[in-house]
Amino acid sequence: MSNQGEGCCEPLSEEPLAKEQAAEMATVFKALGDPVRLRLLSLIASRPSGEVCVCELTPAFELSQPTISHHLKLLRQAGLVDSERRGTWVYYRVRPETTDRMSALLASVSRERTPA
Amino acid sequence: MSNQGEGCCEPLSEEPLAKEQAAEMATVFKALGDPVRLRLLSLIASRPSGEVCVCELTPAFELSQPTISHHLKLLRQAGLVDSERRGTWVYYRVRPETTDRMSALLASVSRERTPA
DNA sequence: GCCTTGGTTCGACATACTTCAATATTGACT
DNA sequence: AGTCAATATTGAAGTATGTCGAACCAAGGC
Repeated sequence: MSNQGEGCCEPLSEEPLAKEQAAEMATVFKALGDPVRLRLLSLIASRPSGEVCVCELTPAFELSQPTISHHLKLLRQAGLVDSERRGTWVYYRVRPETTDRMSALLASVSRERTPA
Repeated sequence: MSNQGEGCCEPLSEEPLAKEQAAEMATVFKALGDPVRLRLLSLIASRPSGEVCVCELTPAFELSQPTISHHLKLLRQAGLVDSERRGTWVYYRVRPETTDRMSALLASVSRERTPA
């Protein structure tokens, strides 16, 4: 288990995805695997400014503030978003590298089965 | 839960992803959010024939057969794979429509943040 | 009909996840 | 310093998830 990080161009289908890589990817997908977090990501991504204040995110759900904060933390730990504090407020933005990587992985699975 | 197949072109970023749609997508991502299932999907996708017998999948992991069966069931329920019995054996194959849809969703998130 | 082999389903248990109320932290403003 | 507003962290409760062994179906070969 040492040289599987190269797989940027043949991420999945070439060779069947090493154990380590799978674990790493699975963490990101797990972060996406919750309706609240998906909607949070969606809300953040849909802003033309590219960033959203937590104070706008929290009232968009019928959940407590700590719960939203927790979900944002998971999204951050998965590398899907980034946060920055400006004054009293904290702003979140999407990290396209990560969503891109996941998108490419899934695309490679599809491509393998849709050659025609 | 009847007409959600339309969202092929503005899946996420346009409007912030309705609650129902989010729940549905989250189910699929949740299925992808486990290392074993990701590797199973990868193994299935990587076969040139397009399908793999369970009897080949099971020994690829250090897990019991019921466990693999359970993971395959989740992948099936998420719409990521399909199964077919031929004689004694059961064969699994990828459903590219689903992986495509998920890939497009993530791509739309990236695109929104990588306009340049 | 009766085994044997390949897979799925069931029941149980340990771990992890979602959520909340309560508390802590951070920064701004007096 | 003292207070207030915005987030984050902690601790706890209920639920879901991953895993296994045992029991159960399906198809072939005797």
